[in-house]
Amino acid sequence: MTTDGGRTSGETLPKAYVPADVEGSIYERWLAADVFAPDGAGSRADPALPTFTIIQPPPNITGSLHLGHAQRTAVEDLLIRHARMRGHAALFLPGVDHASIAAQYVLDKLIAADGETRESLGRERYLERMWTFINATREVMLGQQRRLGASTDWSRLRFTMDDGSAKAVRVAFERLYRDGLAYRTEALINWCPGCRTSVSDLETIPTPETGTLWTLRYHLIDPATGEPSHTETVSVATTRPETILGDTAVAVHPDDERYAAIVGRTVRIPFVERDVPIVADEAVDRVFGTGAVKITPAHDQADYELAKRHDLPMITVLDDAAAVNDTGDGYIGLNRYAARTKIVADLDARGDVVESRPHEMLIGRCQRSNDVIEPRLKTQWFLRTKPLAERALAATREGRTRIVPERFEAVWEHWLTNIRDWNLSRQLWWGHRIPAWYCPDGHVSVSSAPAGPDACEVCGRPATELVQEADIFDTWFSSGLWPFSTLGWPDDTADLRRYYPTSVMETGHDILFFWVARMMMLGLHLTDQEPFHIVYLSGLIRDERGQRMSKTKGNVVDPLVVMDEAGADALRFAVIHGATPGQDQKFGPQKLETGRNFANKLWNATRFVLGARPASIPADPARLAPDAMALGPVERWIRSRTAATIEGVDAAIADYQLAEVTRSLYDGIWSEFCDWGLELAKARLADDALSPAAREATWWTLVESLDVFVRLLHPVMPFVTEALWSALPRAAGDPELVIVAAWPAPAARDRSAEADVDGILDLVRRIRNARVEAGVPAGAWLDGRIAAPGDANPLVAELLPQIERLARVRVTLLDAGITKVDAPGALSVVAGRLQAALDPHADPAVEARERERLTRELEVVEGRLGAARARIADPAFTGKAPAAIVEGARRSAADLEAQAASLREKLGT
RNA sequence: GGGCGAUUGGCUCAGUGGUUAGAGCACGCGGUUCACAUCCGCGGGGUCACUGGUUCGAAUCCAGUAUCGCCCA
Repeated sequence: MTTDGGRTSGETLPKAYVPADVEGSIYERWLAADVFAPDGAGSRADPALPTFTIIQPPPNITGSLHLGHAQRTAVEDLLIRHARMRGHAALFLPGVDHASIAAQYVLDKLIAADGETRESLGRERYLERMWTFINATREVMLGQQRRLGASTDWSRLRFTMDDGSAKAVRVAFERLYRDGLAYRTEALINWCPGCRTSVSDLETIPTPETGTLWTLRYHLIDPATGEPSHTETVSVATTRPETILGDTAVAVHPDDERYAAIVGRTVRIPFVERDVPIVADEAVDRVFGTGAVKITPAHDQADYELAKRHDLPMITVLDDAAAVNDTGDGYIGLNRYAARTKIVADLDARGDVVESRPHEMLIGRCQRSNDVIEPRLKTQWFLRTKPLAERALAATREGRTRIVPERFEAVWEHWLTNIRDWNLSRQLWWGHRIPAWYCPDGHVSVSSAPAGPDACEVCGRPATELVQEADIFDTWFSSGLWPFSTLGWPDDTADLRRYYPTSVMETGHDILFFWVARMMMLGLHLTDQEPFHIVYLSGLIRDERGQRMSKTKGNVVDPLVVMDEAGADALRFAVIHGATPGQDQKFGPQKLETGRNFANKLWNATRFVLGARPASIPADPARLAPDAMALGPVERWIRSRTAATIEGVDAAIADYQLAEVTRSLYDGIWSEFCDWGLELAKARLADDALSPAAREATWWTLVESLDVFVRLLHPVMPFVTEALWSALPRAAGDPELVIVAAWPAPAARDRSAEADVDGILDLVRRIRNARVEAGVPAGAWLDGRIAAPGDANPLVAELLPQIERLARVRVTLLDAGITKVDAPGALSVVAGRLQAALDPHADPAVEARERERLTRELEVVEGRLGAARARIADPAFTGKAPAAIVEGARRSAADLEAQAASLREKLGT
């Protein structure tokens, strides 16, 4: 391979595109040219245009990237490369998320192999281990991004645990605290006994399971004796008998006549021997179980709400491991399930188990560890979300931020309208420690200063007497600041002013609430601006059978393996091709082939064109536009169809219909340019009778279209297009790298050339079809005649070499005054005004099959003709349909009539 | 319980009122034409889930039903 300033001479392009041979070096060239950073040395951004920013959703530090990441990165990179080529300063800012709970989950398993635990190591050594661990996984992930061709600005790479992010977290929290939005209180939270931390509502997954519904008998207190009655009882239904230890009431519906008489009396809770009231509350479901329920406010959300209404005590009976604590004499230390078994047995021994039966219910499980979530009371930091949510809602309602696809706005509305306060506290070590300090008198001091407060903000005690909150923030809190913390907020940096608010936030629809909503709420409050203008929601990638990919199912596809097999471009093409916004897509190995073949197709088309350079053009020519004077119908058709492809791609991108982008390119490049354009051009390039100027114009037309295709396809398939760009002649002013080349400008269509050549192509298709149907050997050249009346005649005359080559015929063009060809025993083809008769060389079998073919065709045409006639004869249609449609229908009927007549004539009927 | 989505050829999916519903893969037949067999040509295959409605005209709009999936409670 010869090179000249990074360029490859065309004639030496290898016969097939081999991604592995070019991908690595191309990425190195981009890096060396410093073209990823919008302000890099190689940037060609127009300072007059608005900036275009995508902050990459930071992948979880613990994982290697899966196909979902690959798909999202491909979408983001497509948008960024497109904006960059259009001259915008395009910032694609990469990042990595520390993922507190997930990282601890993974590291705990790792250290368990060494016989260690979080506690045995202690906070400090544990965090050292974590840094070692994540520094390694981070490199793996970033390498995967490079393999994909992500044009991220590595100079701005951020990590959610770096100093800038830490500062943003502290300042944000202090602001929210001072504004009265962050507050600390004891409340019922979701506790994961496995992870030993609280988790948010969103991380608690309702899971359908079959449990047991027990009916238990509680004894009413006899007012006379103050002791439990043997005869007066109330039966309560419960799925969690072990929480009896924390019961503080029995509740019934106020209108339930069965229990009206006992409301206000008390029952004795077994084992703990506590007397509790029977209360009436509308929240009780009369048809559930017996209609009476036990109330355990410290371990059930509904009971908690009810208890608050009735001012009932709340007794916590389970500890951090969800084992019975010291309030449960006789059961201390038993875990939830052992306690349940024993309590049921003990109640049964007393004769107080009335019934037990299977029961379908929803159990909250930890998104991370799958442990059953235990609701319990904890003092935590919360964020008041109502006022924040209102601003977020206004942003979408008033159109300052648009969600794509639009239908997710309804989901967004619903969630934000019914939002609950956000529990920010996590009892974990890996993350941002909450910057709150407590003094011995219980005063709270919040400080964003790195060293904390100088003194208690209430009583002035010195800092040495203050103790910092041990808990850390929910990881999503730092993620929620990501669109601006990455750009330097809270400092008023040049980047923040230039690149914020960001343009598009691309992410999976599964984290619309987790992440997008929180960024919007925090962004609006802290920066007074919507953090992004467009939210583009990708669907999830599923396996071939439509199942969600997960490590436990073992159906995860490794993007690196895929790229080794088919190349990064093929993977990108495949995932973009299936990317309908918000719609999940199935992914199987066969989907890669389309992209792989497509890259090879464009490669070979370029290889052909470069090799077909007319001798009159020098080997390494300065790029010229085709000479307008020398353009024939073929060139004009190619140029117009290329313009149509530009239109299609532009419209699709503007509408975020990214799959449509790949379809437009695939059709434009393969089905039109390669299948027809190149084939039409071949006859001209090989035609010695043609003037050198005409042949040069043909060649430059092909080069021009390839140049456009390479640019248009670049955002989807950056590697193969960059490789081909090196091989193609470049115009003066074009950069050495297509990544910074200008996006193709819209070009004028040439409708008359399109119509002219399309008519010729129709004739060719029909001849090919007739040949095969009549059983003409594929390689045979047929002689024949073509009738092309009127002004169609010169066109056919000009394109006769193309017709002959593509249809494999040798034909005589009849005089312009002749409208039809007589064809006894010949293959007859009608394509609009054009007719052809081809001599089957007296093969009787061919003649017989031709009669059959014409008969079948006549049937079809007559069927359509009947429908068309009925249509235009219907006064309802002609009276009410638009004139253009009626006119079209009339023309169509006339055409069919002519066709039918022609066919009948040929058949002699 | 509420909401959303999907339902189009064997498979995966396009197609948001206008002649005859498209593509890729798969399938069948043919092909050593000097870019590409990762290819080329031709073909078979769909009452567009169902029912009703609106309309001159419905895969497309409306109402309902069914199946599958997702989200929320």
